Amino acid sequence: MPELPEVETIRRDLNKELKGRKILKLKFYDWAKMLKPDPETVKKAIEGKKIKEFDRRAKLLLMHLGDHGTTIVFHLKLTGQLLLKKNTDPKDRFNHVIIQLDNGDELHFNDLRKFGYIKVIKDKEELKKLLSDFGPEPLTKEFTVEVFKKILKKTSRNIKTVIMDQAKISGVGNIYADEALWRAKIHPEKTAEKLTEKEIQDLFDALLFVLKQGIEDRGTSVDSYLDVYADEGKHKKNLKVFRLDKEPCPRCKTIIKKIRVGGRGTHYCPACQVK
DNA sequence: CGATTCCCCTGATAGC
DNA sequence: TGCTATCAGGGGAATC
Repeated sequence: MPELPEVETIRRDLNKELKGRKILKLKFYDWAKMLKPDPETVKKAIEGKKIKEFDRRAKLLLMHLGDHGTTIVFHLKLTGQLLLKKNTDPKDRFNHVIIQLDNGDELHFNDLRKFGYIKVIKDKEELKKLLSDFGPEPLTKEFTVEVFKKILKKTSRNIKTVIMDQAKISGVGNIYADEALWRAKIHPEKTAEKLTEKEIQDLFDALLFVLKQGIEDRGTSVDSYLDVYADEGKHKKNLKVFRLDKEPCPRCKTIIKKIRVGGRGTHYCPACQVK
């Protein structure tokens, strides 16, 4: 499932590959619902336009167009893929949208479960409003341990739900939340406001560590994540608990447990991670 | 405000 | 073999 490190990997590669290219045509096949507000608006907004730059906010990939203000937002949700292809390549089984570029390259949006979407943001004002709903970006200087502490101190929700709440912190999903909590030795159901000073600092450090390592590894390929070259990310080998229930904890050898927290499958070590 | 549930989807897996 | 039930999950909406 594409989270901050996966979307960031895609953003960097697309900037390298497609910046400055002109979009010729958008083709869609079997799933008009993924084009918002509707397919005609998306076609009209992007056909004939130049790609200015790819940006990222939380798990959103933003494609700024060179026409003073239009931005196309991509959300990959659970199983979305953005793949770079040639116009001679066949489309994949779960392909729904193809964006054709002026050099024969194509950007294919595939999505097995059809939760992902492509959305037109018509101007800077609308973009600003959309982005204002998100909490701080964890890998920027605005995200300090003091900022993190303030977020945690005013909620009685469990810590895992809080760090996955996009309105509180941007970009952390199920994989990196479980991994950061394991690294910081904090139980996922611990009440956020009850974290000690040390736990706050440890979790802050752990979040930055796992997100940075995730980017260095070009993402985690569980489920169907692939980068734009259709290659798997290498972070799976660095996972300590995620989807490793019934395996021994890499730190203490206790068997990893799986529970549900906030409706999400949650993996943790019952010995290392205490409430 | 928070907690819970439903919904959107479909491949994989388990049980019969 | 093939059917059916269950599960996975980001995030938005509805309800209490």
